[in-house]
Amino acid sequence: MEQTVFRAVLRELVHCYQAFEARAGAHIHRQGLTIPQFDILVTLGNGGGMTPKKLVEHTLITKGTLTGVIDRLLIKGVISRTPSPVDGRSYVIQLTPKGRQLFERIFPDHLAHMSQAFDHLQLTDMQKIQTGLNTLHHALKLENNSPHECRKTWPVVI
Amino acid sequence: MEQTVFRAVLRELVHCYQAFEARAGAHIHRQGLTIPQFDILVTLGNGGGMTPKKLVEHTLITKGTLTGVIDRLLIKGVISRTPSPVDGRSYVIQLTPKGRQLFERIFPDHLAHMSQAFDHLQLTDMQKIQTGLNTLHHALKLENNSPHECRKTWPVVI
DNA sequence: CTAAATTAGTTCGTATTAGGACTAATTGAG
DNA sequence: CTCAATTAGTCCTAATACGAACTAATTTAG
Repeated sequence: MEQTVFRAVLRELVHCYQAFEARAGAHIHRQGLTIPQFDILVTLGNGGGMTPKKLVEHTLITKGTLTGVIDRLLIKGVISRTPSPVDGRSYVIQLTPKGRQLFERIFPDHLAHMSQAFDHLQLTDMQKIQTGLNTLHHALKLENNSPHECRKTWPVVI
Repeated sequence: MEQTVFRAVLRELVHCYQAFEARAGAHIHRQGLTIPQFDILVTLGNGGGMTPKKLVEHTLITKGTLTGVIDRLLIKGVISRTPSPVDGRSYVIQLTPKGRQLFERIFPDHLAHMSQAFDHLQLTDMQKIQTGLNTLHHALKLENNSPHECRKTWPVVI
């Protein structure tokens, strides 16, 4: 395979991702949240209360990091953490009323902010892009030989 | 614009990027380097000696972070840092012989490792993907209204 | 030329990241 | 039931990440 082509593809991929992060991050930071904090807020807002384990499965955050993110969201008063009634090792993380209010205020805003980027794109173009990304994703995906555990699901940031 | 479509595109984008990072990172970590350290090594290997300012322009690393990355590469003995002959505020960062040897050993390996992912893709598919990514990149790119300064160039990681 | 503005790098504070060690609770095998 | 293996969360370390404050050197305005 020609090196030039696949390197160009990967560079474009990185470019795209950075543009996405910059755009999403700009809006999220304006709300006084970090991206991981927003990720948790949105996951809880759309999915209801859940354990840290579920949060790890549904977001981009590893369990070691999650503890700290949860701590800071607790301080902000937007989530609560209560012992699980069914598992003595675990907890249930939920939005507080303040957290739900925050979620309901900023999530629609966030979608609107992000959708602006696509205003002048045709639907068919986007479907082509999606197909291409899917192909690329499967090509890049590490097979079972990976020593690390893989991300299970997609981030709810968007 | 339909929310479903653009959200699906963005999710795929994130997926792709993570798969890329996992694949590249797996190889890089096996060489005992972190991704930013590898980024610097490759930038210097392909571009010759340069100032920290140039390194920031050519990589994904911000200047505050760069100091630490350079420190750790100095400890590893793969780069040198000498005062700039033309600007008393600045330095020239260069690969040491050991660093160049490391670069020449792992960079071709890295390209080979990454190119495996594309082995079963057609050239035309990749060109379509590249075009799609370029469109997406331009759509997502923040305009001049961004308060933060934007990334100037692409990472040399690949 | 001299004061002001700019620039290059460093340092600092807060947050995140991965991974691994650790604790406590739960589950499974016999 | 009882001990071993698993599992859920926490804590720890090293390395980033970003932005802001800071120092020193350079450039620019007047």
